[in-house]
Amino acid sequence: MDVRVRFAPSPTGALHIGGVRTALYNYLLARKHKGTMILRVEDTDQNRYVPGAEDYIVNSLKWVGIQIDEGLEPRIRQSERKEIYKEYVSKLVETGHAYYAYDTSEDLEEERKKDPNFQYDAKTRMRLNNSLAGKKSDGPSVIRFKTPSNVDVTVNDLIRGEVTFNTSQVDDKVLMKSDGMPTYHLANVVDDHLMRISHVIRGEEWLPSAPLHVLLYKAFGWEDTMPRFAHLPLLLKPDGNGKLSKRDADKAGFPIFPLNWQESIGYKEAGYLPEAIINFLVLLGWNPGTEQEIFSMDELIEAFSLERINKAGAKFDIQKAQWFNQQYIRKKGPEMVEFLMANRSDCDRQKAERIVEVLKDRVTFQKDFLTMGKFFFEAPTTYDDVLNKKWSPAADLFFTKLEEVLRRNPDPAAFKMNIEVAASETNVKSGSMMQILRVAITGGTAGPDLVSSMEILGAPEVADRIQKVIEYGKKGK
RNA sequence: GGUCCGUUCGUCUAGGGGUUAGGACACCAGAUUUUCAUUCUGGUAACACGGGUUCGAUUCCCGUACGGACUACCA
Repeated sequence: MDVRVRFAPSPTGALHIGGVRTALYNYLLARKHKGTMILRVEDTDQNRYVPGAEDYIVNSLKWVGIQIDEGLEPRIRQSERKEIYKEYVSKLVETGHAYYAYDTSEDLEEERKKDPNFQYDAKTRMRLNNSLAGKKSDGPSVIRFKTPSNVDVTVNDLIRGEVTFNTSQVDDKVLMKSDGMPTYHLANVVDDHLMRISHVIRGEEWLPSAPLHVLLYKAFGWEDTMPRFAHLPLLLKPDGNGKLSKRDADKAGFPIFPLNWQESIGYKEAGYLPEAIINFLVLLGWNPGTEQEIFSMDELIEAFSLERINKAGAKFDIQKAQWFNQQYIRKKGPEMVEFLMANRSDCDRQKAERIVEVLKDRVTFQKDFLTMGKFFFEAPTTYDDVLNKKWSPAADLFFTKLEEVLRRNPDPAAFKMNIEVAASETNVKSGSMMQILRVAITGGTAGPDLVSSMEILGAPEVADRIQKVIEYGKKGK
């Protein structure tokens, strides 16, 4: 059997990270079996449509490396397939599996107010339609599915096994809205059938409506070609409870995914590498059964299987995501050199390479090269307070000597020796001066190896910075 | 409320009728590093609870608790 899967987002906003994982699992299954990955835009809700969201989603998928085989060119949009759904739903009406209903949203609201457990079932079907019979010819109508009463429907889920629902819990869902657009249920089933989808891999939030979908396949007579279902465990909020949603974008420290979506910051802007996101995400709900943690996309395709997806929801742990990012930054030295050069016009390749070399084991995000490495380009303008605390006549003596030595012998390989020379000539312990030296060079107390940093800076620049600190020390004291 | 799904260290997870319950992130300690980070070594830390079944249950079954999803002319 050909594996044909689809990722079917609705363009109602940014693609969130859970959506990326769903797309990823679909993609991995498709590639693993040399199948087809289809993108289908489910834009049947006119009210929630957000211009630009569709391109955003497409770009996001591209950025993380999820390739689409069908549905990109030309784009498949459900809003452009209205006639198809109309045709199919009328078949359902003809065969008695669906019917026109004339009650308005307000009517239903009334009913729900009267009965909090209101359900649109066989009984309401009779009652409401009888009382509304007069409106039939002209008023707006929807088409509802005629749910068979009191039947057990079993959904065979690849992840959860057999899940059985009784139709007494399933109401007569709307299939076609009064604006002529299909609902998810109709469009989804019709499209999955028409596109010969083999596996429906989607979030667990769809499990409760899966029996409806099974019933729909039966009503259409498509039972034999019904796709296999796999309902994915949900991604949960990192802090407490609840599923991850697009609204979490607003919460500081937990941005949505990735490219700039209007005002919110995404993972890309936050400095995450696509490889790290994929690697982190794939392990949230799936594992290879080995202790391997770092995977390239090709390795994932090789290792992936639906059977090893687990059932329980996973909380998003930003610290682990950062760890993955760190791992990939280290692997991507050459790219980091390019990044640095692209962001600092005053940086040549040789310098960039050396900076990346000393910095790459200590950064988490690309942008850390810029912040941690700033002192390689700009002399500090302010100093950490330890400079004031530790400055002393001895320091004055030592640094004056060190500056002199450096001016005399600017050999970049001689820093270590020069420091010792200055120390012994002024009779101070070099160790006690190192922290002040660091502050003088970098402005702060933490950073990459000092000697390496000075080598990159060069003796003249280091001497200049020392001179500046001597003056500063004199003024400060 | 109802229906459905779930529950192994703080987090992601492996495992599975008899194990010292394994790994990773995080955390703590030591070593290395004239700083911080890295690296290395070590450590703390888990089978939700109650009943069965069984010689034996964390593993199988049933309940309970807790968590989650759904319950729209949204997807």
